[in-house]
Amino acid sequence: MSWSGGYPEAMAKNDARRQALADAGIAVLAREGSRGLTHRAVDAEAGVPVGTTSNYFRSREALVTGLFDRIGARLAPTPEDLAARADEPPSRALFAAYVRDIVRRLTTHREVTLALYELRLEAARRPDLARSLGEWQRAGLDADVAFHEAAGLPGGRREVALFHYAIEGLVLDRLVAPVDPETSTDEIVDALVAGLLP
Amino acid sequence: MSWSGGYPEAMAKNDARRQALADAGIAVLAREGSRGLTHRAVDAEAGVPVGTTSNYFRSREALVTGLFDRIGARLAPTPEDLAARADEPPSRALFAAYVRDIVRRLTTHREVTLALYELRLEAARRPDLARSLGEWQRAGLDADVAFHEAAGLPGGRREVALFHYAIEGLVLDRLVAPVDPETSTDEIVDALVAGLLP
DNA sequence: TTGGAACCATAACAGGTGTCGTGGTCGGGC
DNA sequence: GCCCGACCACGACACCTGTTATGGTTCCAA
Repeated sequence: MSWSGGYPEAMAKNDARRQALADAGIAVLAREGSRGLTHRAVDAEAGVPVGTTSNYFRSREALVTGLFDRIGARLAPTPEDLAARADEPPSRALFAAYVRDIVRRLTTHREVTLALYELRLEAARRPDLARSLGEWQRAGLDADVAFHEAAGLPGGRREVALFHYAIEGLVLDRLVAPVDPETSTDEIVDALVAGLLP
Repeated sequence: MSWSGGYPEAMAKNDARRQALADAGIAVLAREGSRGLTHRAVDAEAGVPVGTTSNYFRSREALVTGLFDRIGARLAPTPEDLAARADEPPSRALFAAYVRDIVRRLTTHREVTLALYELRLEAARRPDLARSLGEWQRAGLDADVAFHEAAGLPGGRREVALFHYAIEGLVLDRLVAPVDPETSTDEIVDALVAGLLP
C-alpha cells in the first residue's frame, strides 16, 4: 500500500504479446463471463506464467479497456468486406446481402460478439466505457450511413439506426436462446430489410 | 415455468424474505454486474445479516436461478396491461401504442431489464439456464402472438418475432449507449411498427 | 565489454468469496 | 408446560483475486 517510493512507470510494451493476451481475455470473457475475467484466468488461457497479464494490464479496469480496444479491431469490417460488393449496382437485394454478411460475421465470431455484449453491460455501469463504446458505435453507424447513401439507397441515419437495433437484438437472440428456431437467420434478415428499408 | 417443485431440502422457506432477497439480488446484479453478485453483497443490499442469502440460496448457481424466476415475475405484463386496450378496435395505431408500452416498461424498469440481459449472457454459457430462458421467452412470444391474432392484426409468429428482435436491440441500445439520441424512443417504435407490421 | 533499459517470472499479501456447520430463537401443536 | 421443527445469525475455512514489489534475463548501443 506504499506506492510513495515510486514503481517504475514503465509497463510492458511488447505489442504482439499484449494482443495475444487480449485475445485470450476475449476468449475467457466469452466462456466464463465478466465474472470469470481475472488476470490469472487470462494467464492460463494464454499459456503464459502467472502475473504476465497483470504486468501488461495493471488493473482490472485497464484489462477491460484493453479488451474493448481489441474487440473493436477484431469486429471492424475489413476493407474488402466493404469493397466486395461496391462495384455492383445498388439494390435492395444487394443491401440485404450486405446485412446478411454482417449478421453472419457476428454470429460466426460467437466468442468476440458475446464478449462485446458482456462489455456493453459493463459499460452500463461505467460511464467512461460507455463513452468509448458510444463513440465506437456511432463511428460504425456513420460508416454505415455513408455506405448507404453512397450506394444511393433510400433512408438516412435514422433508418440505418433501425437496422442497428434489429440486428443487435437478432444476434443476441440467435447466440443465446432463439425464440423462433424454425426460421433461418437469412430469412429473418430479408424480412427486416423488406420492412425497414423505406 | 416448469420447475415448480419444492425447494431443495433443509433450506429456508420464508417466501416473503426469499423474494426480498431476490429483489436485492436484482438490484445488485444491475448495479454491479454479474461480477458483483455475491451472497454477501445481496445480504448487504437487503440489509440482513451476513449469511442470510447463503441460507436461502445454497450456491451461487441457485442464486442466479432464483433471480431469473423473480425477474420473470417482475417483468411479466400484468393482466391489466393486456386488458387495458383490449376493448379498443384493433388498428396499427393501437398496436404501436401497445409496443410503446412494452418498451417504456422495459426502459423504466432499468434495473430489472439490465439484470435480465445479464442473465441472458449467463445463459449463453449455462445450458440449463438457456433452456429455462428459452421456454420463458417462447411463452412470452406465444402470448404476444395470441394477442396479435385475437386483435385481428396481420402477421403471424414470424412477424411478431421480428418485433421481439427489434425491441431487444432497441432497449439495450437505449439503456447503455444510444447511437441516435436525437430521435425519441417512441418515434423509433413507431417507425418499427410502420415497417415491420405487414 | 559493459551499462542500462525494457521485458519478464515469481513471490507476497491483504482482502474477498463460496460453502458448510453449529448453535440459538421462536411459535404452534401435544 | 414443553417440545419439535422451521427459521435464522454467526463463525470458520480453504480458496481465489487484485495489486505491488523485486530480482533475473535479454539485447542493443556506447
